[in-house]
Amino acid sequence: MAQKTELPVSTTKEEPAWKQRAVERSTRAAKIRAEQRVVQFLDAAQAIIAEKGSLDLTVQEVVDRSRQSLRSFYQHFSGKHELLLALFENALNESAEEIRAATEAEHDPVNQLRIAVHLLFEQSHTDQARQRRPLFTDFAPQLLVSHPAEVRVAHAPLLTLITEMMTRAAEAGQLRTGLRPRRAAAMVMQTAMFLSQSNGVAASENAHPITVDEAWEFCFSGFAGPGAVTGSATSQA
Amino acid sequence: MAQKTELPVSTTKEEPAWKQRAVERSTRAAKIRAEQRVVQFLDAAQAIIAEKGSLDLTVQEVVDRSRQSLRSFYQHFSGKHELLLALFENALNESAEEIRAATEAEHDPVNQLRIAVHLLFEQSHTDQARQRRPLFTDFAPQLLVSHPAEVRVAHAPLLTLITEMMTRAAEAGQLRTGLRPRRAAAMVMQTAMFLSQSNGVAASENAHPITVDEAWEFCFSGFAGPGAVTGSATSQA
DNA sequence: CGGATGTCGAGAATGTTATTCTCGCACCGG
DNA sequence: CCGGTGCGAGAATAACATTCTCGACATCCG
Repeated sequence: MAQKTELPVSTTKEEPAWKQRAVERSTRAAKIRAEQRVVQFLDAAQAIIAEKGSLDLTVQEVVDRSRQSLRSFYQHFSGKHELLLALFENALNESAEEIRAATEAEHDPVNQLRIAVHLLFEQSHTDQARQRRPLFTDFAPQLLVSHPAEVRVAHAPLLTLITEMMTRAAEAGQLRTGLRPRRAAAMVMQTAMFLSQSNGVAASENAHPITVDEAWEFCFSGFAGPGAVTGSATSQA
Repeated sequence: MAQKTELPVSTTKEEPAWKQRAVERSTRAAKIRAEQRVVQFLDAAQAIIAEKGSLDLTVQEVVDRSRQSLRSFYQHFSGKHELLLALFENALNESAEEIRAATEAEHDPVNQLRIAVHLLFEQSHTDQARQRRPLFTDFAPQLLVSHPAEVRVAHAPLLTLITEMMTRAAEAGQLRTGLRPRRAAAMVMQTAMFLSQSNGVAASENAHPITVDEAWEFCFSGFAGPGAVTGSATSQA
C-alpha cells in the first residue's frame, strides 16, 4: 500500500521509528474519536430504552438521537446485535458492581449470597424497576439461544463474584458436600434470575408469582443442603 | 341480515329449530374444514422446524408446505405468533404426557419428581435432541417476556402434574415445612427448564455445563426438608 | 337454469426494519 | 490548489409479515 520505492527492504519487517510514530499519532486521534462515538451510540440507545421501557428500538432512532449517521453506526458496530450486546455486558457489569458494593459490609458469606440473590432477583424482574437493568435481562433469553458464548462472557463478572462468596461459604462448611462452589454459584445465579423472570405480569390472576424470599429459600436449601438454616439476619418478613 | 318480513318477532330471541339445525349443519362442515386446515398448518410448521432444526420459519414456507394459501393462513391464525403459540402449547402438552407416562410406574413421589426433572431437563436442552420439544423451549423465553399470560396457560398442564407429585411428597413429609406444594412445583419446573437452557453450546470451553444430576440435586435440596435423602433409585452415575 | 353468495388460491401491494451503497462536502497534509 | 480520507444524508436493497384484490369454483335459493 505504501510507497515501497523509497523505503529500505527491511521495512517489510519493521517500520522505521518515525513512521511508527506518525502512524501512532494519527491513529490515536482516530481511536479517541471512535471511542467517543461508540459511547454516544451506547448512551443514545440506553436513553431510548429507558424512555420507552422496552428494547424495541430502531437503529435509525439510535442514530438520530446520537446525532450521527447510519454509516457511522455500521462503521463502529457490526450490527444492531452488537450494540445490544454491548449494553448487555455493561448492565451486567454494573449489576455485579452493585452487588459487590451492597455486600462488602457483610461478613457472613451466606448473608452475602442472600443479598446477592435478592438484588439479582429484583433486577431481573420484568415489571418493576423498568429503568435500566431489567431490560437486559429481558434480552438475555434471546441471546442465550442465539449466542450462548457471548452470554457466558457477559455473565463472567457476576459469576466470579458469586463464586467467591460461595467459596467462602464452602470454607465455612455451609456448602452441601460434593458440590463445587463454582457449580453452586452458577446454579444459584441462574435460578435467581430466571425465577424472577418467570413471574411475568400476572399479578392479577392466581397468587402465582414467586417472591424473592421463596426464591432465596429455594436457592439456599439448594446449595446448603436440606436442614440448613438461613444466616443470622434472615428476613422473616 | 335475514329476511325479517317473513319471520315472527320472537325470532329475534330464539331461532326456530329448523333454522338452527340448518345453520348447525352448514356450520359443522365449515368447522371440520377449518380444523383440518389448522392441523395442516401446524403439521407443516412442525415439519419445517424439525427439518431445519430452528424456529426461523417464514409464514410463506408454512403456507407452501401445507399446500394452502396465505389468505387461508391469516383466516385461521391471527398471525405467525399464534401459530407458534399453538405449537408451543402442543409441545408442552406432549411433554406433560410423556412425563406422566414415565412416572406412573413409580410410587415414591420423590422419585417421580426426579424422573420429571430429568425429562424436563433433557427436553429443554437446546443442543441435544433437536427433534421436537426443545425448539419450543427455545421459543419460550421470548414468549415469557412478550406474552406471559399465554405462557402460564401453556405451562398449566405440566405445572399441574408436578404439583400433584409435590403434594404427595408433602403428604409423605418430604417437603420443607412452610413450602406450599404448588410453589415448590413451580420453582422446580422453572429451575429444571432454565438450568438446562443456560448450558448453551459451550461444551468446548471450560467444564461449565451443568449436568442433569446436579440440577436434580439442587432442586431436591431446594424443596426437601431436613434430613431428606434422594429417593431409593438415585442414579449415582 | 341463473344469479347471488361464500370460500379460497394466487399473488400483488404495503409497511417496517436492518443493512449496504453512493454522493458529495469539508478538512488536511503537501 | 490537489488527492485523500472521514463522515453525514439519505437512496437502494432485502426480508418478512400482513393485507388486499382478483378471479375461479361451488353451493344455495328461487
